[in-house]
Amino acid sequence: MKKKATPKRARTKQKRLSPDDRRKEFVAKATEFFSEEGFGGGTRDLARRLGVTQPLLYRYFPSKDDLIKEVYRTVYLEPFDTGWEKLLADRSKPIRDRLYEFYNAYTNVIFNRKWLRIYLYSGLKGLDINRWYVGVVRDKILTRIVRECRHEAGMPLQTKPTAAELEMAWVFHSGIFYYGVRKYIYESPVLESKEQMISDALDAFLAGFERVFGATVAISRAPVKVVG
Amino acid sequence: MKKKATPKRARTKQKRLSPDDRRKEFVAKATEFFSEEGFGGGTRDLARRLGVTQPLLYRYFPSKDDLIKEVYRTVYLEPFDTGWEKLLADRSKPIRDRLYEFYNAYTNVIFNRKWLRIYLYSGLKGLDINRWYVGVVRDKILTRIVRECRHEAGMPLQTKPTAAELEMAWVFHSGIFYYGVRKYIYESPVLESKEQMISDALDAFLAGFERVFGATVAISRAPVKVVG
DNA sequence: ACCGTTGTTTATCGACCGATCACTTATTAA
DNA sequence: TTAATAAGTGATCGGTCGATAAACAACGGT
Repeated sequence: MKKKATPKRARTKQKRLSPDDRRKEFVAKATEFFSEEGFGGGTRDLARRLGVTQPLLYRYFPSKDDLIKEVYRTVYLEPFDTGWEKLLADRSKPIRDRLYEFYNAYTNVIFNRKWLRIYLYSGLKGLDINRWYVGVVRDKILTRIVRECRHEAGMPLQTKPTAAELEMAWVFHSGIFYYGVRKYIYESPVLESKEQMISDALDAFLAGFERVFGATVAISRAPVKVVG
Repeated sequence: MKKKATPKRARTKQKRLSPDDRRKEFVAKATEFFSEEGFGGGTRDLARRLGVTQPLLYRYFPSKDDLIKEVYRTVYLEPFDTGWEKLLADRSKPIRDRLYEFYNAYTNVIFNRKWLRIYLYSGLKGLDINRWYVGVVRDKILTRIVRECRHEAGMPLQTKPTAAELEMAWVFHSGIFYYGVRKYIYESPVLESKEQMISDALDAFLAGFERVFGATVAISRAPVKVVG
């Protein structure tokens, strides 16, 4: 008892995409699908959402696993902006402004159902790509943040942050990160203003870093800037 | 081609447990199993780990889902210690000592592969029990912490914390929580001393709370608007 | 020693999954 | 127009899943 209401006519209306574009379209929709259903979601359901039949998937991807791998690749690699590193290192701006700007931009990218769910799924699976990403966050973001904090506090420059310093940056970073998880995964009520959350977390981090590691040096606090 | 090496002899050795104990044993092992495999893990694999055959599970549990529900129940309810609330409210001790003691005790309970994985899985599934738990953390722990911080800072007592105060407590709490995730789920290197991590996070939180919400700085605080 | 009760296994069912193949339809080039 | 090629579908396979039924084994009361 299948519905057959002029399927051919309907399909011929839409232009045929180039193989590469079609493939990308599949990956994009698959990302959305798996982020909601988990990677246990079936290929038939996925195909139905794509408006095609299930075997067609296997013309574009050798296996479901290969499709999933490509989903990971796009989710993890696509949004990462190398300009962020430069932003964090730009000492012409106050450190607080840099961190505030960075975390607003960063969370604008990762705070959505799709990204967070894919991230958490891959983390639970213990996939290499997740470990790689954690390493990137540590090396490209947190290490840089600690370095800037040390500089700000007039502490001697060290190429590598101490484990305790890095840990403090992790706790700070994770606190912000989990705001997104609470909002988009747990769908729990959160403070409406993400900007204020970041601002307050930043105040606590800078004050804490100074208190724990900086001893005597004071960090003059910049006013909260509400941007974009 | 099944292996049949004297299975009966091996089994008769062990004493038969009472039905209730056997059931509990199953739940305990199932918890371990699902925490590693995810809830997509098969009942046959689970049974193999229990050293029994798969249909036997259905004598103790009506369905796989019922078994899973009981796994959730034990994981979520078992470890929660109501004494923690009293500890947090005990104003004969300095607030920092209370928080330090609480978070050491709390993380001793939840920082293990089993608990964290079950928690994250249930969170991704959007299960009610997860939302319930998040609500408990908010109402029993964070609300109390904020109240104590307000008291400590000599601020007027309010029955309910503001959204911004609660959010700051959440960010602090989540930062500590994610230390466990990084260590036991991502298996990423972390600061060896959990105590130091808690201590430093605590310093940052208390300093930040005072700076952001304390009377003297509240005046100079930039107007971040909390909109609906 | 017997029997009923309970615990456990073997065998199997229907549903669903990922994947493959033969076939049909649409597009492009000559 | 037609032949070649690519895109897409229907049917189906082997495997695994959760769950059930019936047979079997172990224990306890009498």
